[in-house]
Parts: sequence; structure tokens; C-alpha cells
Amino acid sequence: MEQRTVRPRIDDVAREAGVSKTAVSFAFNSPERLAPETADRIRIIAERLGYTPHPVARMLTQGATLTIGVLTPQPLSVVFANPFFGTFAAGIGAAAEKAGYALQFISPLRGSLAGAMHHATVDGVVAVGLAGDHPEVDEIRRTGVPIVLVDSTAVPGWSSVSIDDIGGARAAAEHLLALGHRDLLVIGVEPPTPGSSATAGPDPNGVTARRVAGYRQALSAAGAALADGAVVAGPATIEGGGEALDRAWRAGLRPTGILAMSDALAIGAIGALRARDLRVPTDVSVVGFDDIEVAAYLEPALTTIHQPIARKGREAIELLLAAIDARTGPAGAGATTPEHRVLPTHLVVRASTGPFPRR
Amino acid sequence: MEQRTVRPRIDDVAREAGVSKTAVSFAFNSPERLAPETADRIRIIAERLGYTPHPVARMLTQGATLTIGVLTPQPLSVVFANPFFGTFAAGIGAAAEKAGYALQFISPLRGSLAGAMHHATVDGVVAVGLAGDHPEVDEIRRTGVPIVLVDSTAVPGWSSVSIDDIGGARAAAEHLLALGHRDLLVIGVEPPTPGSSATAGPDPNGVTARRVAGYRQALSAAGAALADGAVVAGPATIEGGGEALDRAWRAGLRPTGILAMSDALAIGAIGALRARDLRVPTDVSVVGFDDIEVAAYLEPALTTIHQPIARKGREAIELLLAAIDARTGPAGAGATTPEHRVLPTHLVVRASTGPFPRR
DNA sequence: ACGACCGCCTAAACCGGTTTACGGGACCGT
DNA sequence: ACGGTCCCGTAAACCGGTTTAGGCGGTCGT
Repeated sequence: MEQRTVRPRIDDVAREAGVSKTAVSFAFNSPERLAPETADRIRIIAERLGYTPHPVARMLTQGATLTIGVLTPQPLSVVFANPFFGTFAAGIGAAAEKAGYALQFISPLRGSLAGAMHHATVDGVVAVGLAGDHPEVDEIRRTGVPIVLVDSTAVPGWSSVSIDDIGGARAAAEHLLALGHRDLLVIGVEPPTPGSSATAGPDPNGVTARRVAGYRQALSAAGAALADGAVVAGPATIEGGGEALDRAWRAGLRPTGILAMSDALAIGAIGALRARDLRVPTDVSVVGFDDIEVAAYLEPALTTIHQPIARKGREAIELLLAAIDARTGPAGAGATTPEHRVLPTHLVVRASTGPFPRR
Repeated sequence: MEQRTVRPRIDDVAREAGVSKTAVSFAFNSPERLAPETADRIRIIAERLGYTPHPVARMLTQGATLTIGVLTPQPLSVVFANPFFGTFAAGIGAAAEKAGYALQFISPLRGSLAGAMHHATVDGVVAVGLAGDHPEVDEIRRTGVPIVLVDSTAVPGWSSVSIDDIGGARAAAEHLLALGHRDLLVIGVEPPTPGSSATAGPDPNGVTARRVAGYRQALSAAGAALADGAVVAGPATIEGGGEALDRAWRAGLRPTGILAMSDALAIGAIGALRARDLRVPTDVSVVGFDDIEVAAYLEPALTTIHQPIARKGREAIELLLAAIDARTGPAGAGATTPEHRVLPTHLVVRASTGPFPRR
């Protein structure tokens, strides 16, 4: 016969137990400051009343939320549609859980990423795929929350975890070149914020640009080059890959080799090629990027650039936690000096690539 | 030359602008109660100081967090390892974003799901795969937070969104039976909380039990039955599927048809079969469950039971939002009467199933 | 017998905002 | 000149906890 209507507060417990609310607080947080039997009595009464310290009130006084934010410039529907992100989230989540932190996702709300950021109750943020020229990056910085960048443009003052994009991309292109391909199509990830790059094209320091640079290095070393319009882009999803390939095909491009910047894009592209009765790799070869877990189980098994996805998440959390308790811990120590980690990539040859069709 | 050390508070803005903190609050929340020029002036000063209302303080007074929790009994590393969950999260995330809510993940912290729940600052929770006999379900209920169950055992008082597990499972088994298979192996998802079912086996009303019931319906209608030990289980990941199949094989089972309760398990099982030089579907047929997006792109393309994954997420959010503003809105109306939705499933035949091998 | 110390508990300040109730001045009509 | 509104803005209470500074009675040491 308990009333479900209202959540019991600390005063309710205090009154019921005939003690001050300080005592109730102590019973939960520093029981050693109370006589053992008093602490027990209070806890039993709290249990009976169904009392639990209000998490928000507790946060307010403690100044910590035990929550880590995962910031993405894209809406969650596209973020989670990329299998890459599942593995990344698994890595980040495992590391956060181990440290006792929960995960909160921060994505644009009513159009504003900074707005979402302001509403978020987090002790630190892992930002993934945040372009340095994102229009709201300054406002985000002003929140003063510790941030670690992943797969983003370097921003002064923030630590980062990235991979060897250039080397990976170069390896992918070299592989196709070695097989005799010369007509290549690049499928990139759409710049997260269309507005930010309306004039300048993709962020010149972003992931997409770095990978294109890697592709170009390999090409020019082989005396080849990308044709005009041979770089298309779409959201990093299976669907986006299919659409991007269709656009290129309709534009008249007839590549024999495709360099996709994510496995999801590669999967979509392969599907679209099939729909055009083109065989992979007999007619067209495809190289992906990421080496997601299912890559080996696909038809055909995907040749791709491996990157340590879960590890990337783990190391990001590691760096972030260091930044968080650098600010919480020693009184004077404001911020740690930012650290930049670059993880290795390597080519994994499977079955989606083959020799240039001799027709 | 701004000091980065301390976050500006509302009093700082008030002092700087020569107004009360009430005025500052009004400038942000009810500008119409201030002279337009005053409101502007305050906002400009706030902007200059880099002031933003502290989200936690705001939550405390407003009583709302604009955050929805996603509760899973498993650690995030296993949850996110299942591609199914990516699609589900995409559905749930899109719906939440549209309503202006952020997403927070609630998974066991230091072993306690209820503990994590108590730390979470959310207005409502979507619980996925929560067994009715989970040891902490009572404690979770006592938090009083609105909850919608997905793929869980029904719990009195809470709304739920599920799928036709029995019908789907039956269709899967009927398909294999029609192809002539009689020796079947079931690979189920591991009960989330080992402790909860130590004695009783899996939750008799849980998803796993419902699907097994569906399989059995089809079998007994065909005069067949599951062999002893023909139900194995593992975490719903690719890896888990491989290990489960290996265990069954080592136990001497030699099925020609496999009923996996998730596509991830099916993928892992197919990989393990390959490692034993068994061909799919020539030697062994495999039916999955979920119809994740990559299912059609696998080698072989996966025969599976389709379920509307993203829609399940959307409808769960819909129900949850209704419950949330039923409690926030009209003063008297405590809770809405719980609603239970069951979404349809259907068999999708692709290439991972074939006729019983005549050897 | 007296001061010091200790163990247990409490009053009050504080975290950083929002909201209610109200005060003062300008304007209006008479 | 006076009461009634309206417009702007403020003081103080409040959200639900934590934490600091002490108070009080009993025991110990001498």
C-alpha cells in the first residue's frame, strides 16, 4: 500500500528515521561517520520507503555526472546505419563501463549540435568525425568540456585518436594499380555538414581529404590520375554507397576499380553493380575501408583496409579519462597537454578484387 | 584574455549586466517578460562571457532531462557487437531526436543494472531484452521511471513492443522441414543474466523460450522433435555463433539444418561450418532471424526471418513519449494504461538453405 | 576534579539555476 | 489629484541533495 505518486526525498527518510537529512546523506555516502546501527537503521528505512538519492541533485553538488558523451555531427539514424560504428561503440562502451561511466549520445537536436551539447550532462566527450571547419566547433569548444577527437581534423588543445588514413588509402590504391586497374572511382563519406563546405569542398584536413591524398599519392607514383568527377560521396551507409555508385554510373563513368572509404559504402556499391549485371571482381574490383567484422563473410569477401576499430574507441576513452581527472584531481593542474595517437592500418586482400578485365 | 578556468555562472552575468539573476534567467527562458532591449543586452553579455545555463541545475528545477535511456542487461560490448542493435538504435535514435530527446545507454555498471539505472538522468527508458525474472527488475521498477519493454517478458504495468516470435520461429522451422531436414540444431541467445536462470533454465516467457516454442510447434506438426541437447546458446554475436556451433559439434551433434535466433549467430555458425569444410547450403542449411541489412549481401545470402527492426524502435519511443507526458502533463493522470504491440515477421528465403543432402 | 579528546550527530551554507509573489514607476482616465 | 492597470524587474523560496563547521555528552589522562 505504498503511494506511487511521488518520489520520496531525503527529508522523508530523515523524518521517518528521526534524524537529520545530513545523517541520511552520511548513511549512503560516508557511513563511517555514523554509528553502525544508526546507518543500518537509516538504510533500512530508506529501502522501505523506496528512497534513492536523486541523481540530478547529486550531480549538482558533486560536479560529476559519471557520463561520457559521444558526439557525432550526423543524426543517429545515419551514424548507427554504419556497421563500423557498432564496433566502435562496443569498444568505447566497454572501456567506459569498466571505468564506471555511462554513455550518452550527442547528435544535432533541432539542427544544432552545440545546442545538443549544452543540454548534455557529461563529464567529457568523444567527438567522432568532427570537421575542424564545422560551424559550431567554436561554440562547442566554449563549453569547456574535455574533448577527445576521433577521426577528425586536429583542433588545437584537444587530444585525438586517428588512424593512418593516408597510408591505408595508398595501400588500397596501390593494390588496384598492381592488378592493372587505371580507371578508378573514389566513393567518399559525405561531409557531415553540407553548409560548412559549400564553397571550399570537403574540409581540407578531414578524413576524406586525407584518404583522397593517399589515393592520389599511389596514382601519381604509377603515372596515373583520377578522372574528372571520379570522386563521389554519400552518407556512410550501405544505401549511400549504392546511390553514390549509381550517380557515378549515370554521369558516364565506367571505372574498373572502386575505392570506397568505408565498407558500408563498398557493400552498397557492390549491390548496385550487381543490379547492373556487373560481376565483382570479374568486371569491377572493389576495395573497402574499415574491415568491419562481416567483411570476411560477404559475397564476395571484401578486400579492404583494416583498422583497429574497437581499439580506437578504447584509446579515446583512455585519453578522455586522463583529461577528466586532470581537471578534477590536482587543484592547480588545468589541462593535460594534448596527445595525438595514430593507429596503423593495413590491406587485407580477400575476394572483391581481381585483375583488370582483359575483355 | 578570458579565463578558461571556471565556468561562468548566472550571477556573473547578472553582476556584469547590473541586473538580478532572475532577469538573466528570463532573458533565456521567457524573454517576453523583459523589455526587448534588456533581454538583448543580457544575452549579448552572456555570449561574451561564454555563459550557458548549467544543464544539471536546469534539470533539477525543471524536473525533466530531455534524455531517454536505453537499458540493456548485457554489457555494451556484446550489445553493440550485434548488427541488429545498430539498426534498432538508428530507429530509436531518429525518433528520439525528432522529439528533441538525446539517448543515454544504461548497462550494468560494476555488476549492477539497477545501480546504473539509479545514476541515469533520464525521463524514460526503453528496456530491450529484459527478462521478467531478472533479479533486479523489482528494484528497477521502484525507480518509478516510465519504461517501455522491447523484446522482453511482459511485466505488469509497462507497455511493450514485441514481434511475433512464435510465428516467425515456426515459419523458419517449417521452411527447413519442407526441405526435408529432420536433424535440427537451435542456436539461441544466451540468457542475459546467468544468475537469474541458474536453476530454471531460460525465462519461460522470454524471447528465447517463445522462439523455441515456435520451432517446436512446427516440428511436432511434422512429427519430428528436437534431439537432446539440440538447443545451444551463446551471446548474440558473430563470435558467439561460431562458438555455439563448435560446442554442439564437439558434443557429437550432426544436424543438417540450423535454426539461429539471430543473424549474427547465423553468420558465426556459417563461418564455423566452413572451418569444418562443410558447405552451406549443400551440406548444412542455416536460417537466421532478424534480417539485418547485410543479410542479403552475405555469402551465401542469408535465409532468415524478417522483422521490422527500426520500426520497433520508433514505436517504442512513441509509446514511451506518451507515457512521459502523461505523467508530466495533466496533473491527475498518473499513468496511461499499458499498451502491447506485436509486430509481424515473415520468412525471407535466400541462399543459405537448400534441400536435405541425399548423400 | 578538570581539561582534552573522541564519537556521533546536526544546523546551515552551498551547488546553479527557475519560479512565485510582489514592488515601484509610468501611463491612463476622470 | 487619485485610483487602477500595465510593464519591468527583483527578492526570496525552491528543486534535492552534499559538505563544512560545530555542538554535545561521555571517557580518558593526570
